[in-house]
Amino acid sequence: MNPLDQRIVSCLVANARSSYAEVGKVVGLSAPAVKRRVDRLLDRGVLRGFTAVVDPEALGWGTEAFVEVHCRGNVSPSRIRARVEPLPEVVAAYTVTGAADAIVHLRAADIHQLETALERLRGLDIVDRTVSTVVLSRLLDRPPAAGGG
Amino acid sequence: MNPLDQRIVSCLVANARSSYAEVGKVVGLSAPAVKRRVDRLLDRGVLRGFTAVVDPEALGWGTEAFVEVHCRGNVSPSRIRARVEPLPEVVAAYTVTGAADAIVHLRAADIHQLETALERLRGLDIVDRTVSTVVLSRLLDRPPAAGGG
DNA sequence: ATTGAAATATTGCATAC
DNA sequence: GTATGCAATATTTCAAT
Repeated sequence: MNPLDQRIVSCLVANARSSYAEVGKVVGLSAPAVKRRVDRLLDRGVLRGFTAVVDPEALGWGTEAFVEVHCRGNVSPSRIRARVEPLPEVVAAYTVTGAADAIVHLRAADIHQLETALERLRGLDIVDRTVSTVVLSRLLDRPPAAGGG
Repeated sequence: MNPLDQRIVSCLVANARSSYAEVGKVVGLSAPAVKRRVDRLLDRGVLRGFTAVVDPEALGWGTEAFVEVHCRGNVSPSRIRARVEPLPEVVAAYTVTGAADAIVHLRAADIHQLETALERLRGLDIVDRTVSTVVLSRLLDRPPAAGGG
Protein backbone atom coordinates (compact mmCIF):
# COMPACT_ATOMS: atom_id res chain seq x y z
CA MET A 1 0.00 0.00 0.00
CA ASN A 2 2.10 2.88 -1.30
CA PRO A 3 1.11 6.49 -2.03
CA LEU A 4 0.27 5.54 -5.62
CA ASP A 5 -2.25 2.94 -4.44
CA GLN A 6 -3.73 5.45 -2.02
CA ARG A 7 -4.31 7.93 -4.82
CA ILE A 8 -5.90 5.24 -6.96
CA VAL A 9 -8.20 4.33 -4.08
CA SER A 10 -9.04 8.01 -3.61
CA CYS A 11 -10.07 8.28 -7.24
CA LEU A 12 -12.30 5.23 -7.01
CA VAL A 13 -13.85 6.38 -3.75
CA ALA A 14 -14.68 9.66 -5.46
CA ASN A 15 -16.12 7.87 -8.48
CA ALA A 16 -16.23 4.08 -8.65
CA ARG A 17 -17.30 4.14 -12.28
CA SER A 18 -14.39 6.16 -13.62
CA SER A 19 -12.38 4.32 -16.24
CA TYR A 20 -8.87 3.02 -15.63
CA ALA A 21 -7.63 5.56 -18.15
CA GLU A 22 -9.20 8.40 -16.16
CA VAL A 23 -7.63 7.18 -12.95
CA GLY A 24 -4.34 6.73 -14.77
CA LYS A 25 -4.39 10.31 -15.99
CA VAL A 26 -4.74 11.53 -12.41
CA VAL A 27 -2.07 9.32 -10.87
CA GLY A 28 0.28 9.29 -13.86
CA LEU A 29 -0.06 5.67 -14.97
CA SER A 30 -1.34 3.85 -18.03
CA ALA A 31 -4.76 2.23 -17.91
CA PRO A 32 -3.44 -1.37 -17.74
CA ALA A 33 -1.07 -0.43 -14.92
CA VAL A 34 -3.99 1.01 -12.96
CA LYS A 35 -6.07 -2.10 -13.57
CA ARG A 36 -3.33 -4.41 -12.29
CA ARG A 37 -3.05 -2.35 -9.11
CA VAL A 38 -6.82 -2.26 -8.62
CA ASP A 39 -6.98 -6.04 -9.09
CA ARG A 40 -4.23 -6.47 -6.51
CA LEU A 41 -6.03 -4.14 -4.07
CA LEU A 42 -9.21 -6.20 -4.53
CA ASP A 43 -7.27 -9.42 -3.97
CA ARG A 44 -5.70 -8.14 -0.78
CA GLY A 45 -9.06 -6.89 0.48
CA VAL A 46 -8.01 -3.25 0.68
CA LEU A 47 -10.77 -2.60 -1.84
CA ARG A 48 -13.85 -4.59 -0.88
CA GLY A 49 -15.91 -3.65 -3.90
CA PHE A 50 -17.82 -0.83 -5.50
CA THR A 51 -21.23 0.47 -4.56
CA ALA A 52 -23.78 3.10 -5.50
CA VAL A 53 -24.39 5.91 -3.03
CA VAL A 54 -28.12 6.25 -2.63
CA ASP A 55 -30.13 9.06 -1.09
CA PRO A 56 -31.97 7.23 1.72
CA GLU A 57 -34.80 9.78 1.61
CA ALA A 58 -35.43 9.12 -2.07
CA LEU A 59 -35.61 5.40 -1.40
CA GLY A 60 -38.01 5.84 1.45
CA TRP A 61 -35.48 5.14 4.19
CA GLY A 62 -35.61 8.56 5.75
CA THR A 63 -35.75 7.59 9.39
CA GLU A 64 -32.74 6.32 11.28
CA ALA A 65 -31.60 5.68 14.82
CA PHE A 66 -28.67 4.57 16.87
CA VAL A 67 -29.56 1.95 19.45
CA GLU A 68 -27.47 0.98 22.45
CA VAL A 69 -27.96 -2.72 23.02
CA HIS A 70 -27.50 -4.09 26.51
CA CYS A 71 -27.28 -7.88 26.60
CA ARG A 72 -28.16 -10.43 29.24
CA GLY A 73 -24.94 -11.79 30.75
CA ASN A 74 -21.93 -12.37 28.54
CA VAL A 75 -22.65 -12.55 24.84
CA SER A 76 -19.89 -12.93 22.25
CA PRO A 77 -19.58 -10.39 19.43
CA SER A 78 -20.14 -13.08 16.83
CA ARG A 79 -23.38 -14.10 18.49
CA ILE A 80 -24.60 -10.51 18.53
CA ARG A 81 -23.70 -10.26 14.87
CA ALA A 82 -25.59 -13.45 14.05
CA ARG A 83 -28.75 -12.17 15.75
CA VAL A 84 -28.86 -8.66 14.33
CA GLU A 85 -27.73 -9.58 10.82
CA PRO A 86 -31.14 -10.91 9.69
CA LEU A 87 -32.92 -7.63 10.50
CA PRO A 88 -33.02 -5.68 7.22
CA GLU A 89 -33.19 -2.34 9.01
CA VAL A 90 -29.76 -2.90 10.57
CA VAL A 91 -27.27 -0.88 8.55
CA ALA A 92 -24.31 -1.36 10.87
CA ALA A 93 -23.47 -2.80 14.27
CA TYR A 94 -20.48 -2.40 16.56
CA THR A 95 -19.29 -3.67 19.90
CA VAL A 96 -18.24 -0.74 22.02
CA THR A 97 -16.66 0.44 25.22
CA GLY A 98 -18.91 1.71 27.97
CA ALA A 99 -22.04 0.33 29.54
CA ALA A 100 -23.64 -0.92 26.32
CA ASP A 101 -22.59 -4.14 24.64
CA ALA A 102 -23.24 -2.95 21.13
CA ILE A 103 -24.44 -0.02 19.07
CA VAL A 104 -26.82 -0.83 16.24
CA HIS A 105 -27.44 1.63 13.43
CA LEU A 106 -31.02 1.29 12.14
CA ARG A 107 -32.54 2.76 9.01
CA ALA A 108 -36.28 2.59 8.28
CA ALA A 109 -38.95 4.14 6.10
CA ASP A 110 -40.64 6.01 8.92
CA ILE A 111 -41.09 6.10 12.67
CA HIS A 112 -43.56 3.25 12.53
CA GLN A 113 -41.19 0.91 10.72
CA LEU A 114 -38.44 2.03 13.06
CA GLU A 115 -40.62 1.06 15.99
CA THR A 116 -41.29 -2.33 14.46
CA ALA A 117 -37.59 -2.89 13.89
CA LEU A 118 -36.89 -1.86 17.46
CA GLU A 119 -39.46 -4.30 18.76
CA ARG A 120 -37.87 -7.13 16.82
CA LEU A 121 -34.45 -6.06 18.06
CA ARG A 122 -35.65 -5.99 21.66
CA GLY A 123 -37.30 -9.37 21.14
CA LEU A 124 -33.96 -11.08 20.47
CA ASP A 125 -33.12 -13.56 23.21
CA ILE A 126 -29.71 -11.98 23.80
CA VAL A 127 -31.13 -8.51 24.40
CA ASP A 128 -31.86 -7.25 27.87
CA ARG A 129 -32.76 -3.65 27.10
CA THR A 130 -32.10 -0.95 24.52
CA VAL A 131 -31.57 2.79 24.53
CA SER A 132 -32.58 4.48 21.30
CA THR A 133 -31.44 7.77 19.85
CA VAL A 134 -33.42 8.87 16.82
CA VAL A 135 -31.68 10.91 14.15
CA LEU A 136 -33.34 14.24 13.45
CA SER A 137 -31.13 15.26 10.55
CA ARG A 138 -28.04 13.97 8.83
CA LEU A 139 -25.55 16.84 9.00
CA LEU A 140 -22.68 15.10 7.28
CA ASP A 141 -22.10 11.74 5.61
CA ARG A 142 -18.93 11.22 3.65
CA PRO A 143 -16.51 8.52 2.65
CA PRO A 144 -13.33 8.42 4.74
CA ALA A 145 -10.29 10.09 3.23
CA ALA A 146 -8.06 7.57 1.53
CA GLY A 147 -4.73 9.17 2.25
CA GLY A 148 -5.21 8.64 5.95
CA GLY A 149 -3.36 10.38 8.74
CA MET B 1 -39.09 5.84 -8.73
CA ASN B 2 -40.80 2.61 -9.79
CA PRO B 3 -39.91 -1.01 -9.00
CA LEU B 4 -37.71 -1.17 -12.10
CA ASP B 5 -35.59 1.72 -10.86
CA GLN B 6 -35.34 0.10 -7.45
CA ARG B 7 -33.98 -3.08 -8.97
CA ILE B 8 -31.47 -1.13 -11.03
CA VAL B 9 -30.35 0.69 -7.89
CA SER B 10 -30.06 -2.66 -6.09
CA CYS B 11 -27.78 -3.98 -8.79
CA LEU B 12 -25.55 -0.94 -8.65
CA VAL B 13 -25.43 -0.96 -4.87
CA ALA B 14 -24.28 -4.58 -5.09
CA ASN B 15 -21.69 -3.73 -7.70
CA ALA B 16 -21.24 -0.19 -8.96
CA ARG B 17 -18.91 -1.32 -11.73
CA SER B 18 -21.24 -3.77 -13.41
CA SER B 19 -21.97 -2.95 -17.02
CA TYR B 20 -25.33 -1.60 -18.18
CA ALA B 21 -25.81 -4.82 -20.12
CA GLU B 22 -25.32 -6.88 -16.94
CA VAL B 23 -27.84 -4.76 -15.07
CA GLY B 24 -30.18 -4.97 -18.01
CA LYS B 25 -30.01 -8.75 -18.03
CA VAL B 26 -31.11 -8.80 -14.39
CA VAL B 27 -33.94 -6.29 -14.70
CA GLY B 28 -35.03 -7.24 -18.22
CA LEU B 29 -34.00 -4.11 -20.10
CA SER B 30 -31.54 -3.24 -22.84
CA ALA B 31 -28.24 -1.57 -21.94
CA PRO B 32 -29.24 1.86 -23.32
CA ALA B 33 -32.52 1.77 -21.43
CA VAL B 34 -30.64 1.05 -18.21
CA LYS B 35 -28.20 3.85 -18.85
CA ARG B 36 -30.99 6.34 -19.44
CA ARG B 37 -32.66 5.38 -16.16
CA VAL B 38 -29.37 5.58 -14.31
CA ASP B 39 -28.73 9.02 -15.76
CA ARG B 40 -32.17 10.14 -14.69
CA LEU B 41 -31.66 8.73 -11.18
CA LEU B 42 -28.38 10.64 -10.97
CA ASP B 43 -30.10 13.81 -12.17
CA ARG B 44 -32.85 13.51 -9.61
CA GLY B 45 -30.36 12.80 -6.85
CA VAL B 46 -31.73 9.37 -6.01
CA LEU B 47 -28.30 8.07 -6.96
CA ARG B 48 -25.66 10.38 -5.52
CA GLY B 49 -22.74 8.65 -7.16
CA PHE B 50 -20.59 5.56 -7.05
CA THR B 51 -17.86 4.80 -4.57
CA ALA B 52 -15.29 2.19 -3.69
CA VAL B 53 -15.80 0.28 -0.45
CA VAL B 54 -12.50 0.37 1.38
CA ASP B 55 -11.31 -1.68 4.32
CA PRO B 56 -10.60 1.02 6.92
CA GLU B 57 -8.03 -1.22 8.63
CA ALA B 58 -6.04 -1.58 5.43
CA LEU B 59 -5.99 2.18 4.98
CA GLY B 60 -4.87 2.76 8.51
CA TRP B 61 -8.21 4.01 9.82
CA GLY B 62 -8.84 1.14 12.18
CA THR B 63 -10.08 3.09 15.20
CA GLU B 64 -13.50 4.64 15.39
CA ALA B 65 -15.85 6.15 17.91
CA PHE B 66 -19.30 7.63 18.33
CA VAL B 67 -19.32 10.90 20.22
CA GLU B 68 -22.33 12.52 21.80
CA VAL B 69 -21.88 16.25 21.48
CA HIS B 70 -23.57 18.52 24.02
CA CYS B 71 -23.60 22.15 22.99
CA ARG B 72 -23.68 25.38 24.95
CA GLY B 73 -27.13 26.91 24.70
CA ASN B 74 -29.02 26.70 21.45
CA VAL B 75 -26.95 25.89 18.38
CA SER B 76 -28.47 25.41 14.95
CA PRO B 77 -27.84 22.19 13.02
CA SER B 78 -26.19 24.09 10.20
CA ARG B 79 -23.77 25.70 12.63
CA ILE B 80 -22.86 22.33 14.11
CA ARG B 81 -22.32 21.06 10.60
CA ALA B 82 -20.08 23.98 9.72
CA ARG B 83 -17.88 23.38 12.78
CA VAL B 84 -17.41 19.62 12.53
CA GLU B 85 -17.09 19.48 8.73
CA PRO B 86 -13.45 20.64 8.65
CA LEU B 87 -12.29 17.82 10.94
CA PRO B 88 -11.07 15.07 8.61
CA GLU B 89 -11.76 12.35 11.16
CA VAL B 90 -15.50 13.13 11.10
CA VAL B 91 -17.16 10.48 8.92
CA ALA B 92 -20.73 11.41 9.74
CA ALA B 93 -22.71 13.69 12.03
CA TYR B 94 -26.36 13.77 13.03
CA THR B 95 -28.63 15.84 15.17
CA VAL B 96 -30.59 13.55 17.46
CA THR B 97 -33.33 13.21 20.02
CA GLY B 98 -32.38 12.87 23.66
CA ALA B 99 -30.00 14.79 25.84
CA ALA B 100 -27.24 15.18 23.27
CA ASP B 101 -27.40 17.77 20.50
CA ALA B 102 -25.51 15.70 17.96
CA ILE B 103 -23.78 12.40 17.41
CA VAL B 104 -20.47 12.51 15.56
CA HIS B 105 -18.95 9.42 13.99
CA LEU B 106 -15.15 9.60 14.11
CA ARG B 107 -12.62 7.42 12.32
CA ALA B 108 -8.90 7.62 13.02
CA ALA B 109 -5.68 5.69 12.52
CA ASP B 110 -5.29 4.76 16.18
CA ILE B 111 -6.30 5.70 19.70
CA HIS B 112 -3.81 8.52 19.72
CA GLN B 113 -5.19 10.16 16.60
CA LEU B 114 -8.69 9.56 17.93
CA GLU B 115 -7.73 11.42 21.09
CA THR B 116 -6.33 14.29 19.06
CA ALA B 117 -9.51 14.46 17.00
CA LEU B 118 -11.58 14.42 20.18
CA GLU B 119 -9.57 17.26 21.62
CA ARG B 120 -10.15 19.34 18.55
CA LEU B 121 -13.84 18.48 18.65
CA ARG B 122 -14.10 19.47 22.30
CA GLY B 123 -12.16 22.64 21.52
CA LEU B 124 -14.92 23.93 19.23
CA ASP B 125 -16.62 27.00 20.66
CA ILE B 126 -20.06 25.47 20.32
CA VAL B 127 -19.17 22.36 22.32
CA ASP B 128 -19.89 22.15 26.01
CA ARG B 129 -18.97 18.53 26.66
CA THR B 130 -18.73 15.20 24.86
CA VAL B 131 -19.44 11.58 25.71
CA SER B 132 -17.36 9.13 23.68
CA THR B 133 -18.04 5.51 22.87
CA VAL B 134 -15.11 3.75 21.25
CA VAL B 135 -15.82 0.96 18.77
CA LEU B 136 -14.22 -2.34 19.70
CA SER B 137 -15.22 -4.25 16.58
CA ARG B 138 -17.33 -3.66 13.54
CA LEU B 139 -19.87 -6.50 13.56
CA LEU B 140 -21.76 -5.45 10.46
CA ASP B 141 -21.50 -2.73 7.84
CA ARG B 142 -23.68 -2.94 4.81
CA PRO B 143 -25.43 -0.79 2.26
CA PRO B 144 -29.16 -0.31 2.89
CA ALA B 145 -31.52 -2.47 0.88
CA ALA B 146 -32.82 -0.66 -2.15
CA GLY B 147 -36.29 -2.11 -2.23
CA GLY B 148 -37.12 -0.51 1.04
CA GLY B 149 -40.10 -1.22 3.20
C1' DA C 1 4.05 0.91 -21.70
C1' DT C 2 2.14 -0.12 -26.12
C1' DT C 3 -0.64 -2.88 -29.21
C1' DG C 4 -4.85 -4.95 -30.95
C1' DA C 5 -9.06 -7.70 -30.44
C1' DA C 6 -13.22 -8.03 -27.71
C1' DA C 7 -16.42 -5.89 -24.66
C1' DT C 8 -18.79 -1.83 -23.24
C1' DA C 9 -20.67 2.89 -23.42
C1' DT C 10 -23.14 6.24 -25.80
C1' DT C 11 -25.76 8.48 -29.31
C1' DG C 12 -29.30 8.76 -33.13
C1' DC C 13 -33.33 7.13 -34.83
C1' DA C 14 -37.59 4.44 -35.46
C1' DT C 15 -41.34 2.56 -32.87
C1' DA C 16 -44.93 1.56 -29.24
C1' DC C 17 -47.49 3.04 -25.26
C1' DG D 1 -44.84 13.24 -24.16
C1' DT D 2 -42.39 9.09 -22.36
C1' DA D 3 -39.83 4.97 -22.74
C1' DT D 4 -37.89 1.36 -25.37
C1' DG D 5 -34.95 -1.40 -28.67
C1' DC D 6 -31.81 -1.63 -32.45
C1' DA D 7 -27.86 -0.22 -34.88
C1' DA D 8 -23.64 2.62 -35.48
C1' DT D 9 -19.78 4.78 -33.50
C1' DA D 10 -16.62 5.93 -29.82
C1' DT D 11 -14.49 4.44 -25.81
C1' DT D 12 -12.72 1.10 -22.64
C1' DT D 13 -11.14 -3.27 -21.12
C1' DC D 14 -7.82 -6.87 -21.08
C1' DA D 15 -4.45 -10.11 -22.49
C1' DA D 16 -0.77 -10.13 -25.44
C1' DT D 17 4.00 -8.53 -26.06
